[in-house]
Amino acid sequence: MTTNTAAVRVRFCPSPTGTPHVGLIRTVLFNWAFARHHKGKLVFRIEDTDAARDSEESYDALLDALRWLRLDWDEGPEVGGPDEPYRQSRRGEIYADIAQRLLAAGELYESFSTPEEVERRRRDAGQDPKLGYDNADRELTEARRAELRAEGREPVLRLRMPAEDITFTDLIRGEITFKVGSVPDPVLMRANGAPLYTLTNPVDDALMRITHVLRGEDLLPSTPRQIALYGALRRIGVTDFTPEFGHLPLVRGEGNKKLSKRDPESNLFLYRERGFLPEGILNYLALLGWAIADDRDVFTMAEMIEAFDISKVSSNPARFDLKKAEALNAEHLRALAPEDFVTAVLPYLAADGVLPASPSEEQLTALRAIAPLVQERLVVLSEASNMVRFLFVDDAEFAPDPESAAKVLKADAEPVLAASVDALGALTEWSTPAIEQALKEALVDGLGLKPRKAFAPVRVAATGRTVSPPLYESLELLGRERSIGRLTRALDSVRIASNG
RNA sequence: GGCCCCGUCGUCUAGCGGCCUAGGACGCCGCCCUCUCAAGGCGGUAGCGCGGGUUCGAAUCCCGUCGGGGCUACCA
Repeated sequence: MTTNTAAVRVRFCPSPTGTPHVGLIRTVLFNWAFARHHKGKLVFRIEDTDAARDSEESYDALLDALRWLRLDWDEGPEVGGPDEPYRQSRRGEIYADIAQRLLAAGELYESFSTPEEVERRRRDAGQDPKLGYDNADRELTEARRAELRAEGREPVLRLRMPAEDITFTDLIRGEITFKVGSVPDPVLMRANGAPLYTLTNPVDDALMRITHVLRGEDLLPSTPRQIALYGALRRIGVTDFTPEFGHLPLVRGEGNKKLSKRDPESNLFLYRERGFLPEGILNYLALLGWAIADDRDVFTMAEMIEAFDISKVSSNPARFDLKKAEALNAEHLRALAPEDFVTAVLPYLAADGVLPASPSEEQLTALRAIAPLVQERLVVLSEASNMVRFLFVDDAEFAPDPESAAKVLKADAEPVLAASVDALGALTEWSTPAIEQALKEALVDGLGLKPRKAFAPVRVAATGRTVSPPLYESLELLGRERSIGRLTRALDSVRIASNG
């Protein structure tokens, strides 16, 4: 492909409506990877021209999301740049000026038809109203326009679409042609002077010298009018080139429909709350339409930047698969250096009240000790709490999970717990190997129990759950006093239960 | 309805005329390892929508067909 990547400038231009959507994030990710791969610039622009739908909270959420994911931008909010401001709500004069110049040049024209009138005309002509505007006001004379104004009507500004097919080469899909007449003249500015997306988006892309427009496939039908506007902007000297376009495949949800904002699984922050790592969710999102190699799908962002090739992006829509996303996250979790894992898991433990937000040195030491034991057992960080809680909870408050207790702390657990207390109490050295040896001798050899059967009551008595980090290590970390104390209490309760 | 996009295992994909009796990953199912759960190892399950062409040869190219999807606002 004849893609010019000499000085790449791409942009990410969301409108701040609602919570960041995973499809939106996939779009930034690809733009970011493309910019970084080509050593170009990523411009971040906020398209908040719809006061009715945009909100400051959504704007904050967008920044929060990008910062969390460490997807950095070169120009835009908070970092500035040569084309400030980067929020369209503050660029009104720019759009007004360019609209006037386009109007003066005859690229735009005043249109007085109301939507109702357009629909009426299409019906009267026996046509489907879905066909949209009929270009009826294109050749209005000055006299006629004056008449309409005299009636108190205010015109919107429409773009005169060219009288020829519009063909472009999509970076992902190849050549695409829209036939003449298939796209009605779009409204660019409301009667009250409010600029619409149809105007602001291409104008800013032109002003910001965007070279490649990478966006969702849902915007493909708006490309012809975009290209037509570019033609007009070139004629009036606003820019001297039209960017290349690449339309990313849609991200679907359950069923075959586009993942909608209303769909809870589209909410990026849901994944953060559940304990996805930025690198985990990004790695997964990258796989929605792109592959780094035919035999590998776990990679870092640095590796993605190195390998990213827009022409290799798939044109098929992709379904969001939570299972695979989790599997990838687990891979990244395991790949974390021990200290990084501790840092990553701490906020989740704090949120669950397992540890204070600023743990004591003693608590941190314990956490560092048990962290490697749980790290490879997690899919998401939020699962850590249930695995390590036993180590941090006060003994006075410790109580085995009722369900687990009901399963294994029954009458037949009495001899097991009794033998365990004796064996562990006799230990002179409190270490994992010593604990293992003592318990095996007492329970497997001594009581003739199957290992599986033998250790379950000890596990529940000490850690509170049937699923826990490795037992001997857990006991070592818990310490002699607390371990034997918990086993003794479990033993007592089993005796009470069986005697009562 | 109109315009446009898409069609390889359940899912994401590799494949860009012979390397394909179609490769990988997730999932699922076995087995091994094993103190639970994971991880790990081994094995298995499952796919080129259909019909025509082009060609010595088609998952790969062309046409048609069927199916799915997106858009169709004075939202973005």
